[in-house]
Amino acid sequence: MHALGFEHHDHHRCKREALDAAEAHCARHRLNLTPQRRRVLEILLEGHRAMGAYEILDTLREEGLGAQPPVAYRALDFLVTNGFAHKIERLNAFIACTHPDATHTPAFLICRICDAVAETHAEPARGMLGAAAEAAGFEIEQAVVEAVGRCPRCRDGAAPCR
Amino acid sequence: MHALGFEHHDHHRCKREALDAAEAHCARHRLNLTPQRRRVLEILLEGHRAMGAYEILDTLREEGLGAQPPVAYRALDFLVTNGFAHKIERLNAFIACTHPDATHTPAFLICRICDAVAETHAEPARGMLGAAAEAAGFEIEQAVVEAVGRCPRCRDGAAPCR
DNA sequence: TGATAATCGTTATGATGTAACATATCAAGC
DNA sequence: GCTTGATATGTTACATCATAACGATTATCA
Repeated sequence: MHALGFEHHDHHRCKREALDAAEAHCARHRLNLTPQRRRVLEILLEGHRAMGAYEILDTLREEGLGAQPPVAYRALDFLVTNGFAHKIERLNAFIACTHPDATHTPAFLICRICDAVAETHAEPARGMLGAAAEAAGFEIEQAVVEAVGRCPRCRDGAAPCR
Repeated sequence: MHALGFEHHDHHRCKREALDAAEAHCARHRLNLTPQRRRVLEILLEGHRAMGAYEILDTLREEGLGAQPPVAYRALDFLVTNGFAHKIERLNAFIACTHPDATHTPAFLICRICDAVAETHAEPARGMLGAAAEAAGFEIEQAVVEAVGRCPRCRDGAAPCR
């Protein structure tokens, strides 16, 4: 598991790879990656951080791709449903998936100071939570795991990343 | 770890115990459990489920204890800060803590059908998430763990609990 | 070509949450 | 007592997040 996300890296390349992966996945699964949906994914990849739906909508509006909230929410719903993006519940915001290939239970590290978000991987359904769920007769279908704390930059006392 | 929360039990008793625990904790720590704050905790305990801030506010309003949103949000903030209640991010709702004694990282099992919520315990900071955070240089201060799925009743095909 | 489903455009509204400021309460020290 | 500072409350107004509903358009395919 790499792709932890706080370190600097080649944004252009990771955007390109994620888009390619999304296109391939959609082609394989007969999903319709419309210009609108594709553009929202690009916006998320370019932002490379958690973005609110209205922030995304602002960009769409500037580009004439839609002006009303449902436009953004529909595209985001498509992306989230198909694993190209995730919703960060804690921030009411969305972020592009950094490893859309794998079927995965994403987990997020959220900096409370600069709101930077890194995606990683967890298996909460194993371990204590899985045991507790089983004991309770609860069937886990999906899990939200979001850790809040301080990212490396903010721990160093450096100015927040953004 | 008991208190899984889907099974039926004596609401009156668990409400009483939680209130006693909250009062004792406040006395020990010089915290001011005002009538408003106490009443909001009671409402959560009586509801025994995740409740929205505005739903709680409705009750406060009926009782003449406050009519504006900040009244509910302030009381909830006090309860959450001091561990007497938790926010369920996934539902934008609040629930009374079922074991306020321990310093704990709560985890929740949320039924997607009937919205019943059970609180349990997890240590996500250990295991994969902790390892990933350490590798990234991220300091976890707090974690949100919310599993979505089907509770025992809804799995059985019974009518949803509520 | 016509039926059907998927997508998009738009209006309107609902749901959740907070900034800001005035007022009230209370305990500690003079 | 009185002042002072911290805490708590009351209220207005607004900010932010999200979706229902409905009509128009486009794609698919029998």
